[in-house]
Amino acid sequence: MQKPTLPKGTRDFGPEQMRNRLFIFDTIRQTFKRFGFQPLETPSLENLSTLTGKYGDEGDQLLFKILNSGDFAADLTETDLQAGPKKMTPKIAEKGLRYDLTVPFARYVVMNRNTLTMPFRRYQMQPVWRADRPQKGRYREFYQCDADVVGTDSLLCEAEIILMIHEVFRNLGITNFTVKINNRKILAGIAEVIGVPGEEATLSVAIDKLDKIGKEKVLDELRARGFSETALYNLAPLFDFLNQEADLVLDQLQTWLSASDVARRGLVELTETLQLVQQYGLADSRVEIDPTLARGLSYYTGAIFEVKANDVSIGSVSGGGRYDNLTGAFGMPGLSGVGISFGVDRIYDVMAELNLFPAGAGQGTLVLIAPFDAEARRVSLPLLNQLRAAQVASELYPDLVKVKKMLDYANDKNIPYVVLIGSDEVQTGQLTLKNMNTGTQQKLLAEEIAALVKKETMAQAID
RNA sequence: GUGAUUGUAGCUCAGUCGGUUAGAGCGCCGGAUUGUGGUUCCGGAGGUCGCGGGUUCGAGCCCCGUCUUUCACCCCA
Repeated sequence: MQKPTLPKGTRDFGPEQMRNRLFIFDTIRQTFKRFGFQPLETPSLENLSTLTGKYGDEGDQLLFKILNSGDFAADLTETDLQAGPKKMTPKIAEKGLRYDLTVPFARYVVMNRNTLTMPFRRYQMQPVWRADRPQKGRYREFYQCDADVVGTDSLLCEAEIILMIHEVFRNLGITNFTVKINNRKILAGIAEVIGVPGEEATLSVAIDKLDKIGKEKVLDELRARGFSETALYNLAPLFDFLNQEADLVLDQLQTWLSASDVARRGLVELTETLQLVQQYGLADSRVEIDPTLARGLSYYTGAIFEVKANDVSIGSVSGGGRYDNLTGAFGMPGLSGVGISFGVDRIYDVMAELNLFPAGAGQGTLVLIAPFDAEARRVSLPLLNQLRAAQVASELYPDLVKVKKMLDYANDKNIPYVVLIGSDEVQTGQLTLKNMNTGTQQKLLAEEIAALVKKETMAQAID
């Protein structure tokens, strides 16, 4: 008999963890609903053809593939074996686990294009899988919470994303965060202006690492990727924008990139988005324009977002952007969408590190009924019914054991109230309600217990 | 995929130079206490030293392989 283990990069979530995770899920869902998004779920499995080619070569490698059922190798020939994994994989694996929620969403939109009311707003909270090596804040199975709008170019959607981010993190109790925003068109413009038009993807991967490896290493990398010294010289203004006021950054970008049409369009979008946010009336905005923000996913075409929690060294906790042609890959061009994704697992890590989980999050059982003998149990069952009918989470200790054992159980489970029922209580009908925090006890009729417990816990919640 | 790192009781960790029967704290179970928890005291159970091979008279300790943990790179939530 071997000891059971978990696959690399996966985790169990016990009751305590789940309480906190559900707090995060509930908070995000609340905001999504308040902003008018509708729920959607898609299968964990997708056809591999749906997934491949959407995330770049790196992404394809990180896809979990599912071996075909039955004799998957039956049709393989010697030449297939020698052709290498890239050619062979499609022949033995037709399905894979979803890598994110955006591509399945695009697939769904295309398949249901005739019935969806556009613009379509959906939210989706499900696990995704990536076959990379686990490390801090990185798992092979993790949850994303996405909200996307497709079927409109309106920058109001970008503005709403910024608003949702603020609402979610504040409701979670994470107050020190930064919403970084940039626009792919600005990056394209930079590439134009420094003399490497069309190379913004290469440029992006390098400058995205700026805060991690520093200016010199970024320039080294670009050099290694074939950028000329002139181009690097022209790039110099980029490094002067850090941590400046939004208006100032916009002004400077306008001057620097005035020669580029596409950059001008990006700047107009960015300016308008921020105006909308302001008109809505967002208090104490945490938005920061970061012209070095790039983000890897190749399908972004307009705005890009990233959220960082500031007192912790965990990667971004949320990210998103606009994609103009995601559904094009599925034969439906010209549909624009924009979305945001919250990483629950990283948010959990941040909140755990900063001790931000509210103590009362997901209180379990409120009342434990502890009968001393079989007779007492007969009194217990109707009481249990009454408590539950009054919405008081309660349980009855199932075995007849020592009182000590039942009280220990209540302690371990943090149950704040225990109803003790012995022969005295059965005779008089006056049951003993024990408050486990204070240790005090009082005699009450069964009918009075639910009301009192509710009253006391309400008062506590207000404190 | 590349480079490091970790693994001993349920948990956190000791374990000397390779040498007798592998230890501690916490937790768990029982008792002191047959109607009252968190404290205290007493007792007890619990080990394939990740797994497989090798070196040796002898391996938790050395060597090889493998899995796992953590971290960095690539990339990303």
